Amino acid sequence: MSNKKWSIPIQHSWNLSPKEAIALQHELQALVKVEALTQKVRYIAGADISFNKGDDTVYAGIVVLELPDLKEVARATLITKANFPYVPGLLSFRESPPLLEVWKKLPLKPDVLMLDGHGLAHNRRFGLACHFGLLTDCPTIGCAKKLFVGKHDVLGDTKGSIAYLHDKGEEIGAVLRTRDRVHPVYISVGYRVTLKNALDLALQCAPKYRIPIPTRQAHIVVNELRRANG
DNA sequence: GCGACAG
DNA sequence: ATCTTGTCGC
Repeated sequence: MSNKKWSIPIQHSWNLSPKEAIALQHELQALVKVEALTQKVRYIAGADISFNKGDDTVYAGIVVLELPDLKEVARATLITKANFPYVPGLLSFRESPPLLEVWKKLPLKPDVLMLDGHGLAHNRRFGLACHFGLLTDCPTIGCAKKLFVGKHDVLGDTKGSIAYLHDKGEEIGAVLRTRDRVHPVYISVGYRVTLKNALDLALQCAPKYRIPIPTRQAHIVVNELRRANG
């Protein structure tokens, strides 16, 4: 096979000051690829992290589900320490290191990974989903519970309603209603997917709950891990 | 200058 | 993110 159309996962130092992290985001942003998925998605994963109150202990987990049933087929978890504080706009520098370790332990790599946070719907167009996609070279989707940046028109109140997110003249993502009259979720491209791919998959993964199953299941798993330990 | 600010 | 019980609504 010549002409590989994929790239080598990005690697860089994590021992950075907030200022250096921002400079790195600008550098890596240029490497984010937005392209349509070519294969039908069979395995979709969700990643999440949980913390203790006055502690930097991190409980991380990734679960892999098989479409269209959304049944769990693999999982990996890890308990470690956070080495970067939570700074709005720099979430990936806090969450990526633990998630990368879990990713390595995951026995089955998914076709797409959904992250609990934004992708391009970020002030520097480089949210957690973009960063983690570059780090793993896995297609990723940003699925956040709250708006970070951007504006959108009024959203219809029925399931499936979509309103696009715009910021400084750019379309950066969308607001998606996953349940009738329930607060929506914020979907954006992370890496190697289109916004349409992301929205279609998010809806496919939300047959019943507001939070798409991949992210929801990952959240449940890490919380159980924290309860059993912490 | 002031307020806002993913998880 | 975390700290937390009951409660309103489909």
